[in-house]
Amino acid sequence: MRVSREKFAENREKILSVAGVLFRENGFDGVGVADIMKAAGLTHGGFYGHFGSKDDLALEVSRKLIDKVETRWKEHIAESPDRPLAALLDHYIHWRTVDDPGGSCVFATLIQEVSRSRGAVRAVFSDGLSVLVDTLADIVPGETEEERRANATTTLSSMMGAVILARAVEDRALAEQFLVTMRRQLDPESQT
Amino acid sequence: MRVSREKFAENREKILSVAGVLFRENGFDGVGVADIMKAAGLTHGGFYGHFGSKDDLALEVSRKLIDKVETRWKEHIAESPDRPLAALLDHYIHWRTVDDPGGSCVFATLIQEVSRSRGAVRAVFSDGLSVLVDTLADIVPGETEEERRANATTTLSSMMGAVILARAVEDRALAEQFLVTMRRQLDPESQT
DNA sequence: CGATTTACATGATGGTCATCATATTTGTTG
DNA sequence: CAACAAATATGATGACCATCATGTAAATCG
Repeated sequence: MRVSREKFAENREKILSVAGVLFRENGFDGVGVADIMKAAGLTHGGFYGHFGSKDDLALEVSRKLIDKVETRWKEHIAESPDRPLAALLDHYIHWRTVDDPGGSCVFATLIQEVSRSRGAVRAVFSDGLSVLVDTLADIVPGETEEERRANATTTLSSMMGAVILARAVEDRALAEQFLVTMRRQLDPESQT
Repeated sequence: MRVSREKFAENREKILSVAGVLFRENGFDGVGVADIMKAAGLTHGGFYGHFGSKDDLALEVSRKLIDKVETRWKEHIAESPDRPLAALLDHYIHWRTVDDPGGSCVFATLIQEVSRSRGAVRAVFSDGLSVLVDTLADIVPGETEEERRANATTTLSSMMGAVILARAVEDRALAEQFLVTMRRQLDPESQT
């Protein structure tokens, strides 16, 4: 049952892609190698031709998803030079983020599980957050650099906190309060 | 190997107590019944004399820990009638919370895992958050009731977000930034 | 004090999981 | 086109887990 070089590379990407969705939806511990391979249209045994272990996959997926967040944030910022923070907030604090964990920010889905761990995945997440703080520091208000960095950390906590809590709440109206009030608070002037 | 009624009740409490710590430290899925019983000084088989299933235990632990958070918050508020929000923030946004997940707020440790689930535990968490919003609405600033409720939701997201992110970050200085800047932002006037 | 209940210990059961060995099939290369 | 390499399928292995059946010893009650 051999497959072309091209197809092999495709399969690898497919595994990374479905793993990204399933991990975000169910947690690293909530998905098995067999689940991932099945979702990728393959059988579990072939997995080890692509990755050394589930941990290796988790690390690679983490890197990819964190990179995706960083890239997307920078795109939103670049696309709205006049109101970069507003553009970012409009994108992040959104029902889409809440309702589709599998397609959303890795931090908003996996950060607690990762915080409990030690090792490479945790380090990658930690560095990723640091990058997001740096990114925010360029677009949040503040007179001094120090003030902007302070603002960046609180903004990041608040954005993610709001999404995480909105997901936890079953009452749809309350969940919306978490989103809407936070969106307004973080950049009142440029509400869309 | 029978044990007195009194000891039986003690054992039950011990199981609930160690499960509360272990669940918060490792997640519900990260701890086995055997681990819990061992930490309680018992063997795994006896577990089912106390609880119907691991899920039943998780539900009871959740209720207990959420009740504990609510109670503690109200205590802190009652003990500082002149600056209730400041007292609460000083208690919550603290290195202790970050460094000792097993003894800290359930929401700051387990909310993402619970959000992925359906069922009784999730409902209990959801209701618990709602109660915390109500509690905060009585002590946050705001002219109108509506404004205070809005403030309560953002304050809650921000408090928990800051602790969750501080835990994820390996750089101690950055973690402190998350705590300190959020503490300052949420109640600037009454910084201790 | 004897009979009975009961809380716990021990060990079994069935299921799930990550990992790996082998077989099969099919690209790839000379 | 033939020989080989390689990607995947199948199935095995050992570890772990929740749950449960049984045995045992001690507490409770008549």
